[in-house]
Amino acid sequence: MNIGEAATRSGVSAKMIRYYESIGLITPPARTAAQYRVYADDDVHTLRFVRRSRDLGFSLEETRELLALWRDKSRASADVKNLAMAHVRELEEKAAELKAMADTLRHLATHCHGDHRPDCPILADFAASAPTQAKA
Amino acid sequence: MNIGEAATRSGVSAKMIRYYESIGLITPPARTAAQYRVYADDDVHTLRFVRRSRDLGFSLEETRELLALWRDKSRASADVKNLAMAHVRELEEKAAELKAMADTLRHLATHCHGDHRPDCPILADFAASAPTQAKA
DNA sequence: CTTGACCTTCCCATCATGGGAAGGACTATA
DNA sequence: TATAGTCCTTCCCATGATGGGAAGGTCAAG
Repeated sequence: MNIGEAATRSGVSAKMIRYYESIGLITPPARTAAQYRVYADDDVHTLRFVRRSRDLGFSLEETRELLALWRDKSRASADVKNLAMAHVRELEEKAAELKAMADTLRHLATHCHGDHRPDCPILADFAASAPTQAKA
Repeated sequence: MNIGEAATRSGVSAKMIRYYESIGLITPPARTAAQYRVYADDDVHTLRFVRRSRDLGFSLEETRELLALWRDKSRASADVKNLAMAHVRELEEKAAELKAMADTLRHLATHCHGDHRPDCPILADFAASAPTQAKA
């Protein structure tokens, strides 16, 4: 199949498929005489794997490791689990950070009239803020 | 004061201060005869404002709007509040997305032995995954 | 007058993705 | 068979926010 079909079937855009090939994440497929890339069902599987990994927030480098583990039939499941759990902690940390920002901002907004009057505690807070971490 | 001191006092790196100037987020400061940038206390305030805005997850474009509202003494507080609350919703959405990824992955990891054996439900899931949104 | 810490501009890299141009290949239909 | 339309190819550029670093000018203290 051509790259377009592989893209549709895997959920990875043709653009990204070429990119993944260029950085060595996936192996270059065969080519027709006219240089068209030719993919097999197995390639689509790999692309779906990558897609799934990306959807779960793994970077391309992490995805590369996961692919290696996937292909290594003798890997220890502990290796995978460790990688996964480290990632879970990162995700949860980032989620908590975003939540903290939202909470702070929501709190500030609580005290803002939100009407035609100009005074606004949100901007007041911004203006009064001290440097986060400087001038120790 | 020089850019270095402005950076220390505001918590914004000198690199970023120059960048913010180049994209018109902040106004170009005066220069000495030797082309050194010269900042006043007011500029440090503005930089802190930007820093605070960034720390709360606003993009530079959003920060630009906030700065405009800040400087516009006749703005309605409702305008600020709307912007802020829209941002709160975005932040919470992103946080929820990350949390969902973490939960999914944590769930998969639960079923992974995490020992020397090779079989791993995490990779199995990745491999089996259907295209997220293609081929409707 | 030298040393070292500052400043200047300019270019490059990141990460993952998309846009689009210029040109070649294939397919269906008139 | 000619033509149109859709696919494919490679190549370059852009994003957003930030940092790294080079090459060179400036300033203050010794």
